[in-house]
Amino acid sequence: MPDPSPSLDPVQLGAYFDLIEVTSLLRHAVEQQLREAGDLSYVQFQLLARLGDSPTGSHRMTDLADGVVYSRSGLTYQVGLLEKEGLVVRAPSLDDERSITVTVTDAGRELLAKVLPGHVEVVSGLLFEPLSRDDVQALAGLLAPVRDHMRSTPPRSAAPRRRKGGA
Amino acid sequence: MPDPSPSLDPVQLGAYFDLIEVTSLLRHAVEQQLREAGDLSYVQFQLLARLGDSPTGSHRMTDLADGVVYSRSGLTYQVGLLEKEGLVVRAPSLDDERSITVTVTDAGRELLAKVLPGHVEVVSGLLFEPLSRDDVQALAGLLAPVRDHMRSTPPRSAAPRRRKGGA
DNA sequence: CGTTGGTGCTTCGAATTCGAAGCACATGCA
DNA sequence: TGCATGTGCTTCGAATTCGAAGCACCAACG
Repeated sequence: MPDPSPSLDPVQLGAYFDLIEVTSLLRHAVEQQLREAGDLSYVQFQLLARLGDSPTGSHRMTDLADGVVYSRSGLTYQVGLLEKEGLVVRAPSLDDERSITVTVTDAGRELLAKVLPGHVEVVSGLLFEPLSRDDVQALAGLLAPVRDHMRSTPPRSAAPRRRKGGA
Repeated sequence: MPDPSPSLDPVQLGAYFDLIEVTSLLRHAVEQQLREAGDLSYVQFQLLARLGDSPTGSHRMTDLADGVVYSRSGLTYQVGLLEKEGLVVRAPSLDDERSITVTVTDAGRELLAKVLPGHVEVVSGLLFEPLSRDDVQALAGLLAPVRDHMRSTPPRSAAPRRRKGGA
């Protein structure tokens, strides 16, 4: 325990609060746009976007859940909705009989294409409006390492397998 | 329509995605810590923190909802829970008979003090670990204008009062 | 003063969310 | 091969969330 830091700098605090506030506001705005434009929730949009981005147009359930930081059961529910709308298809994976492969349909791609322009417009207008090109570059440069760090850091209770004297 | 921007730069896209991803992961981790440390949800923690920060220890319901970007009805529910736990108190406002003033109790402050160290630790370890002092400064400098811009921008459907020839 | 429109909060119903438990398949080892 | 453990997904119940509708109070105007 090298760093007992009892509190955060005012600067750190500000950055942290602004981070939370900015994403909350952005998410709220985007959510509204997506609802109006294509009757999609933000999660659903993220799922379609990820699938659309994939070379094969598909992903495993678990990878999707991990990717969008969502619970497994929640993902089952959301994919169920998307499938009912004909936007994705579920099929058992070839190599692993347990896992399910989700794939975007043409309808899914169409809807994605339909809502994307508005989505981009909202993000541009809210997030990028007050930032110069260099600012955006700097922001990206700051966030990427943080993202990598978070992804590589185990969730604090990684292996509490409750051995007798377990840490 | 000065800017038909059909898409976002790769750099913009990266910044946007990382922003969403980073806050999702951070929120998730923090939520878990708060649940363990004091059986609080993130919203509840935010509410207590805001009240604790206020010189008077109180805020109006509407201001709280606005502050944490939450629905009014959701706030009613959450404040109800907090009140049931004795962490806050509700009282009618003096000047405006309609509005309710929410105030932290001593128990609320205690609980806040109890969970804060762990909270700070999680945020430090996940968000600030890979950032230098200058990085944090830069991040804060980038996010503050964005926050101000978002707060000052009307929600896209500000006054669609549906006049005859409305926009 | 009475009426009209606006603001602040709560109640209500419907949709979403999560974790725990359950089931099916996969993998490692005797 | 046969068993123990782990992984992937779904079902289930409980808690949370939101928007619409409702109620009470305030402010502006005749």
